[in-house]
Amino acid sequence: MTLTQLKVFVLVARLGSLKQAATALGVSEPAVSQALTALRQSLGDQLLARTPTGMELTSAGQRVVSIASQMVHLAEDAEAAVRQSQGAPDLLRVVATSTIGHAVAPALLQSFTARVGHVEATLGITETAEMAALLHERLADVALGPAVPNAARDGLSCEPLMRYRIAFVASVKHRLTRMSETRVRQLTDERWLVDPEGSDPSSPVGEVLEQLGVAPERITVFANQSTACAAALEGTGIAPVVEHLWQREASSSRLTKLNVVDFRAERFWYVSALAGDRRRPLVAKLQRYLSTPDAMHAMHQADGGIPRSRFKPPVYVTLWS
Amino acid sequence: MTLTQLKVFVLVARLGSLKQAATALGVSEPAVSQALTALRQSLGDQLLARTPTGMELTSAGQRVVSIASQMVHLAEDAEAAVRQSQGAPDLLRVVATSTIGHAVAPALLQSFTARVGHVEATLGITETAEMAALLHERLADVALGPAVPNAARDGLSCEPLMRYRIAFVASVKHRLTRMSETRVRQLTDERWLVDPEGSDPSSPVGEVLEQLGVAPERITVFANQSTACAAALEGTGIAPVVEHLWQREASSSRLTKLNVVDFRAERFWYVSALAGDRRRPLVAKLQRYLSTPDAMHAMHQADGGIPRSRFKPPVYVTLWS
DNA sequence: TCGCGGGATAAGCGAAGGGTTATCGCGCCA
DNA sequence: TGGCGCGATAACCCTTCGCTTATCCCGCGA
Repeated sequence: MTLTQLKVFVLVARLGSLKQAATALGVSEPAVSQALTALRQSLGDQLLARTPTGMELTSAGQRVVSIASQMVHLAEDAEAAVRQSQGAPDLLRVVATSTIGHAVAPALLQSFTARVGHVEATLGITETAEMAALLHERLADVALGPAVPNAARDGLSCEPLMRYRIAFVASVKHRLTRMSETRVRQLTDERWLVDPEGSDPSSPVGEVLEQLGVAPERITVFANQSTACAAALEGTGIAPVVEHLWQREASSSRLTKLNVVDFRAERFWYVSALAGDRRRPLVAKLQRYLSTPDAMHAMHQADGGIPRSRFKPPVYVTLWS
Repeated sequence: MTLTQLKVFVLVARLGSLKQAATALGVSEPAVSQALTALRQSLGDQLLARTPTGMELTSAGQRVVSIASQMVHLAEDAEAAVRQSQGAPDLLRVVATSTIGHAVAPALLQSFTARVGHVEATLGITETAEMAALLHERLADVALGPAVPNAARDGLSCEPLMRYRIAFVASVKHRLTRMSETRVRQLTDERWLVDPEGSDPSSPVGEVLEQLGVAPERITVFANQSTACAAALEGTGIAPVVEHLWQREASSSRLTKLNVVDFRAERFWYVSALAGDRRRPLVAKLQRYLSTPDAMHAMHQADGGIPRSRFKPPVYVTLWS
C-alpha cells in the first residue's frame, strides 16, 4: 500500500474510469492499471470491478475509498502544516473528557493563550483510557479529566486540578424527586440521560452505570449535559451533572437535585502530562497558570456555546471508520 | 513521504530515541535514521531535534506527528476494513446537514435498514457545499439537506424529500415576543443561537445571517437545536428552529414563536445522489423507501439522543487539523 | 584527553515502485 | 464477423525504498 496507489485508487473510483484517471494524472493508462493491481494485491480485494457502464466499487472498495481519501488529504495536510509553521505560534494540544471539553476547557484555554500570547491551543475530546497513550505518543501535551491510573509509574505527572460535585437531577414531575432521600441502587431501573463521558467506563458516571449494571437501552447519550438536562425536563429520566455547571443553566429551575445519600459526590478533575524533563516548557507554563485565580475563575464559568468565529467543525468524515 | 517513513517518525517521537525505535522495529539504527532524514527532506523540516535528554519535536513536528499517526492508523483501518468485509453487510453511506443528521436521519436510517436487512448505514455530518463533491468522489452514497445547486448538470439527482417550516423562537421574556408581528431586518442586532448548520452559508439559516449581515460575535453555535433552545430560555437571544421538531421539545412550552411576516418559512429537504446508471442499487432502494408512509413517520419523530449501543464517538483527533 | 553513547553519513545491494510501449482479452455494436 | 473501446498483462527501464555494515561526529563524564 502506497500513498500514490491510494491516490490513484481514489481518483479512479471518483471518475469511474482508468483512462480518465490516467489523463487526469497525466500518465499512461497502464500506469494507472498497475497501481491499481498493486493495491489490489496488497489489500487482497478487487476494490473496483468492471461493469458495462464503468467501474463499480466492491463492498470492501466502498470502505477503503473513504479511508484512502482521508489519507491522501492528510498527506497534503502534513505538507501544509510544515509550510505554515514557519514562525507560527507554538502549539499546545490539549485533550479532555467531553464534560470538561465542552464546559470549561474552551474558556480556560482562551484565558491561558490570551495571557501568555503567541500560542495556538487546540482541544480534542477523548476517553479517559486513551489519555495516557495520547500523551506518550506525543499526540497531546496535556490531558484534562479523571486521574490517569499508574501515572507515576508510566512517567506521567497527574495532579488535581479542581474539585467538583456530581449531582443527579430530574424533573420536578419525576417520582424520585418526591422522596426525601434516595439510594444509588434505586436508580438502576431509571432512564439515564448522560453526556458522552457517561459512555466512558472509566469516568465517574460510567463507573456508576457499570457497577449498577444499568441496561444499555436505559442509557441515552446526548451531545452534552445541557441537552441531557433539556431531555430530563420531560420527566422521563435522570441526568448526572456537574453540580456547579448545572446551576448556571437556564433549565435548572425546573429540575431538582436528588438527595442520593450513599454516593460520594465529591470528585476531582486532574491535569496530566509527561513528567520531568520530557515535559515541554509550554506545558510547565500551563501547569503554573492553572493554579492562578484567573484559571479558577475561568473553570467556574459554564460555557453554553462556541462563539462562531472560533468554531471549526471537526472533519466528520471520520465517522465512517 | 512514505507510510513506513511516517511510521518510523511516529515511533521515534513516541519513544524519544532512534535506537529504541530501531530495536522496537527490529531493524538497525541507521535504517531508522535514514527513514527520518528522507522524511525530513521531503517535508523540508527537521521535525525532531536532538537535545541532551533525548529528541524533541519541532513546532512543525508537533503538527505532523498528529497527522502522521492518523495516517498510520488509517492504513491499518484499511486493511482491517477489507478483511472484515468478506460477507459483510452492504454499506450505505449517508451525509446530512447537522439539523437533519441529528434530528431525523438516525431514525430514518434505522427504519430503512430494519426493513431491507443486511445493510449497514453510516451517517456523516457535512456542509451543503461539500455534498456534491462527496457524492462525486464516492465518499457518500446519499446526501440529505438543501437542494444541491446544478444537480442535473453535474449528473446528480436531487429530489424533494420533505417540506418543513423554519420558525424563530425566543423566551417569553424576550421583548420581540410581545410584538404582534416582526420583520426580518429587526432581527439583525439580536443574539442568534443556532446549530452548526447555521454556520453553513448555504443553509437557509446561514443565508439569512449572511443577507442580514449579522456580526459574527452575535452568533453562537450550539451542538444542536435543542441546546440552542435551552439557551434561548434565558431570554438572551433568538433561535431559528425546524418548527415541527421544536414543538416536540420539552422546553417549547416556555418559548414563543415570533411572527416574522416577511420571511418565507416553508422550505424543503432534498435527497441527492448520483443519477442514472451511476446510482447504486441500494440507493435506488432507499429512494423508493423514502416515499413510503413509514419513512414519513420516522422523519416526523424528533430524536433527542442516540441509544448508547449504537453510539460511536467520532475520532476527535481530527480536531487538530 | 580519552572513551563512549547516540545520532548522522557513506557505500552498497536487492526489491519494490512507478513509468513507458506493445500486446492481449473481452464485451459491444454496426 | 470484424472493428472498437477499454481494461489487463508483458517486457523493460530507471528511480527510490529499505535495509545492511562501516565510519564519522559530537557532547559528556571519568
